[in-house]
Amino acid sequence: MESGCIIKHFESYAPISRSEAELLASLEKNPKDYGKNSYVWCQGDTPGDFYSLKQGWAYSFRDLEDGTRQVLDVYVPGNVIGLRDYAFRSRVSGLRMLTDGVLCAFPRSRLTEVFAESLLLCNIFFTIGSRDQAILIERLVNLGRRSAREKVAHFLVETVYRVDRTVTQPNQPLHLPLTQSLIADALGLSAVHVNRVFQELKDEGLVSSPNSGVQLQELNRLKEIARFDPTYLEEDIQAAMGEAGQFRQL
Amino acid sequence: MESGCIIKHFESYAPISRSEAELLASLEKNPKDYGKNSYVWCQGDTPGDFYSLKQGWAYSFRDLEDGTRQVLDVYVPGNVIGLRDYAFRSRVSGLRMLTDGVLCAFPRSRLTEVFAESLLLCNIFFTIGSRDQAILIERLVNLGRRSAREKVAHFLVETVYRVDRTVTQPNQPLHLPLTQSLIADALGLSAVHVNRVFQELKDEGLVSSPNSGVQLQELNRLKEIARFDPTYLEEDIQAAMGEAGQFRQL
DNA sequence: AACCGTCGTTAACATAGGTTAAACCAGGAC
DNA sequence: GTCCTGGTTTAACCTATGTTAACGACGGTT
Repeated sequence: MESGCIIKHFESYAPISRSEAELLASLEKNPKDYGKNSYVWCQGDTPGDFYSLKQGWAYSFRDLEDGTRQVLDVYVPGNVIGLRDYAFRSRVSGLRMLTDGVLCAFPRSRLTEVFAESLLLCNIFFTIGSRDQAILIERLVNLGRRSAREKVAHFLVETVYRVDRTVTQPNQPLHLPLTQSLIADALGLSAVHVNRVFQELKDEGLVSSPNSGVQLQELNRLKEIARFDPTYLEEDIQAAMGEAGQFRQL
Repeated sequence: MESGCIIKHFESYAPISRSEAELLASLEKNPKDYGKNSYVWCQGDTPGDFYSLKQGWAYSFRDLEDGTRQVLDVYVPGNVIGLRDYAFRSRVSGLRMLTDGVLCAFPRSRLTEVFAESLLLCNIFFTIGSRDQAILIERLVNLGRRSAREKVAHFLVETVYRVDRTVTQPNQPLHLPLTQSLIADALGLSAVHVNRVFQELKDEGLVSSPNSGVQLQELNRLKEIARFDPTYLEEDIQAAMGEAGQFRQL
């Protein structure tokens, strides 16, 4: 039995005991394939399950009355999705696949059980919620106070950081499966203006777009443009639990 | 001993047992006065405490490199503030008083203890995090996809809802202690453009501004302009816990 | 090969909202 | 009373970004 995607993700926060690993494993019994562009759920649906994203990319969004939409967040493998709806009777945002992928569903009701059985896991879920908020806040700053060029650069750099927290080779080309119109919908811009920005960035050799998606060529330059400060992605469960997290056993 | 502000707030989610009330009471031993415009903490500070807002209004914000700032959220009495920094080694946003007020601080380290001792309180804290996210998302939609007029209307209506979840007399004038430049900083607009919008709204008799702050005259009309849908503020812990929350005892 | 849909590209034109700056007003400090 | 400060108001002007529309390139389907 290979270790599942939640477990791997959670281990990046703190060492997981065997019993806790079993508890987590019970949360991801149902890996399921989803095709590119398929909807996992829609806003307004009754939120029965949370998901962890095992493979592929997804994004959450809100459709507006006037036909436009706001992309709220992009998810990469390992992310836990849907905690946001924890306390709501209907989903506040939709979820759609950006690429083909695999999701593991687990019922919301299980979460309370998990809280009861493991203080560490409870803290990790809380940490994830805290991180999600930090990302939303940064997106808010991006939307409210930066120019289109900065917005695009910031969004791209953030996404790279989220794919791989330890960006080892900073100037190696990195591929992201994002379309320009997705980026536009995420940043509150029009697709054509995003394209204008992309032309600029291409001329400067900072990005390229092969057959599909975006290729980042000069991460460091993009960081400068975005004035990117990764603090908001550097969550750390020990900051919350103190050393307790290390010694505690179930 | 009067019952504290956290307890009152938490009781709006679920019935609280005596022992849980005592636990909560131990979290708010330190009411402290803060003057209007004083800083409670700054971004980058080490986050030692959470706060509950007992009296007065506050707001969280991020200062940008170029001197501008983004207001992230406005807090009204009863709100729990700072959970966002739960897992971070430095605060991701600053907190400043909008009016004179009283805050109760409790140390972050206590939260893990609370989780351990009461599943219900753990769930309530999780619910609060979930609600905070829903609010941020709505603000994101607001910033990304609505016109200035809609933004302002939406922000005002949301704020009214947060002051009093049961807006009983929909067309009774309601006073909010917000300045136009705060609203501008919250919505990613310039202060002068917010003023332009206010002139319009005043001409239409929807708002007025007495000596200070904003007075809402026609909440229903404002809701229409904003296409306001309060679903995102209607969190409900029983949706999360099922009926368990009602029967459980410590 | 021909077709189709999605995405990217470009250009011409329109406008919402930014910027600057100056005047104004009310309340607090002295 | 006078000064000061923070907030509001107004006007003139400017630009970043939206809109519309048309075309091209590519990958998948028949």
